[in-house]
Amino acid sequence: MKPINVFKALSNETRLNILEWLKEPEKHFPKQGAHLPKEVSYKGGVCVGDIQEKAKVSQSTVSSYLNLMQKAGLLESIRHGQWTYYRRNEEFIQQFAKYFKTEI
Amino acid sequence: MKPINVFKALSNETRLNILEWLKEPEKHFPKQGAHLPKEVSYKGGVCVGDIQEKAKVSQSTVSSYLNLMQKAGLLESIRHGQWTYYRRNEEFIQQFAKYFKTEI
DNA sequence: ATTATATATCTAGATTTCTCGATATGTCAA
DNA sequence: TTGACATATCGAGAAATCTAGATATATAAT
Repeated sequence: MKPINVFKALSNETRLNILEWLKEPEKHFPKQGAHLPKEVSYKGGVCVGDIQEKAKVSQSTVSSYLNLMQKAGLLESIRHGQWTYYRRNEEFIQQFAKYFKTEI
Repeated sequence: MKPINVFKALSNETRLNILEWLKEPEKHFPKQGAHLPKEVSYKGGVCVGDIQEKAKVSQSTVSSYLNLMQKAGLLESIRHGQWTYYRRNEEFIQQFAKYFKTEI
């Protein structure tokens, strides 16, 4: 775990928003693509296209943002057919919160 | 409180080190300048020159780093004569840790 | 007043990050 | 296999950050 990379990942308004949106996907991504039944989809995360639409940045930008956040540890992804679903890595995030409280 | 600015302040190895050193100033700045009696000095923080020496960056760099961290809320400073002493703003840092745990 | 010391501010080149459009890859449907 | 769609990767210009040296400002000592 490299704290610097986590802080860098969080040093951007759009990425910070994405992380917060993914706390409540049902709330922030109501018209989820019909690719999967809601339960499955939410459990597995939100697909790139839906995140892009809400974030209002280009497809390539959102893709690299998500990749960067995943490398930092904040997100994890699952591929389902042609879609990639991203969701929060809650375990890592809580672990990092603890690190912050005790080490920073 | 602007979280982005806090994350940006923490997105640098040197600044992160400084924040950690200031958790235990006696440990990391043993040969404190003789400007003030130890108790006073530690309570008030560590002077810029001592931090610079340990961080091994230029005087202007460390000065702007400290200023940036202060603006973000992480540090506070007190001037004593020709010296400026920087110390952690523990209240802010704890508050931010709580924000991280609940909002991020 | 002058000099010395500590810190802050200014300026600028090097590096990194941001962000896009273009293109490549992977998957599904016909 | 071909075409359509979702996502990933590439390449590049714009913007921000990094960091140093030079200079300015503030305080202290003589």
